[in-house]
Amino acid sequence: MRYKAGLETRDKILEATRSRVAAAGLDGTTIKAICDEAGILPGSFYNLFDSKEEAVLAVVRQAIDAVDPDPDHQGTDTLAELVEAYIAFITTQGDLARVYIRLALSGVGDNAEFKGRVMRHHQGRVSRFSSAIGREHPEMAEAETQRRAETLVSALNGIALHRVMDPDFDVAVHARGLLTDALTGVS
Amino acid sequence: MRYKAGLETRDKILEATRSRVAAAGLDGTTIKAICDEAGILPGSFYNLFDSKEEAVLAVVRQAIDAVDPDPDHQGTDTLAELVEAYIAFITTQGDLARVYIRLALSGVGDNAEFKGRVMRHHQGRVSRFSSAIGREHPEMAEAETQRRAETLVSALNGIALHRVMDPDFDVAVHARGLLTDALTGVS
DNA sequence: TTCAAATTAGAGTCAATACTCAAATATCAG
DNA sequence: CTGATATTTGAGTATTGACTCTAATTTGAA
Repeated sequence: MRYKAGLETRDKILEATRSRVAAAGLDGTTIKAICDEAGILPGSFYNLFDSKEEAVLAVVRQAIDAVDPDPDHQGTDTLAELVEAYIAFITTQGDLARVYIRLALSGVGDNAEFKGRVMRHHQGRVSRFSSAIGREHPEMAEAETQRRAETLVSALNGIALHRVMDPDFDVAVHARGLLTDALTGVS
Repeated sequence: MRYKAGLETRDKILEATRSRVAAAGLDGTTIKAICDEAGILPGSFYNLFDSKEEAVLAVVRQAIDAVDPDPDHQGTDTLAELVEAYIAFITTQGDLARVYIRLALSGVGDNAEFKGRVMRHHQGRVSRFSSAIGREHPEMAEAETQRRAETLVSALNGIALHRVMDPDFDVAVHARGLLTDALTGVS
């Protein structure tokens, strides 16, 4: 293979970018930090990427893809499966989970760049959850499944956000609790 | 009053800082942006604050204080009241709500500066919620009220996070739903 | 082994950043 | 009105950021 070295360097860069974005955020990540962690120099970076943005975007795509596994099961998955998949993502994909949460927040302010992407992704997730609820509860109106899906997806993100700050936080227990308990107390 | 002008300038700076932090984040906020929005020059800024960090911290404190109103009601508030207070905060305090959510994420990475502060604040909120649940459900074990409070506070933050990105998101409906529905579908 | 293409090195550019400081101006007590 | 003090000005410093470019080095096909 002709371009092997270049591709290996590219992988090292992406790995370093993922780690830095997880730790410092989409904007807080610097070329120097990426290069230091990847063990290369800026010149090499710019042989393989046109800009910092390009590397960051690649990592953002990785994170988004990792959240929604098996898009082929789209029309058949159960709500419990979707929740378990999210639990697994958050607990086993440390850096990518951090990137994902960083991303969710990048849509907050001026950052129009990512905002559309984040919103589209969120819509997709909500409708997947909504379909699963509808399949399990055919008597429920669509507006109602939609509403519950929106609440659930947002709540799960809140749980992920907290876990990312506190590694001892038990994502599984809290996420599953959302499915079975109303939080006021009556089970 | 002798130092009136200075105090007014200080207020303008804090207002501008709040707006910028809400839009660009704790780190993304620049002195220039603050000064432009406040209609002053950097020299004036440094007459009233020792550093950018100091102004940002002042705003962060405002946000934290605004989330937990009436600390005197501490031992008597109901869960519904706490949730309604949070709904009101998110829906009526636009910029401060954005600052609050920004803050929640600043504890994620290297940023040890804010991490402790965020965690302490979160602990306080959870125990306030937990007490309210315990008061309304004396039969419930403390570990259980604690667990539910943790889930609820995290879930509410997730809802706030989404609302901050999408102004049409109906915080009230979704937050109240957490209290009454298990999200799997059975009401 | 050779040589052209692929890859890396590392110094250098330009803009933006946080922060400083001496001089100019506004304010107000006496 | 006057002078001391509070306040603002705006140009300046040192640092760090993303990104560029040319020369050196490595690689692999012939």
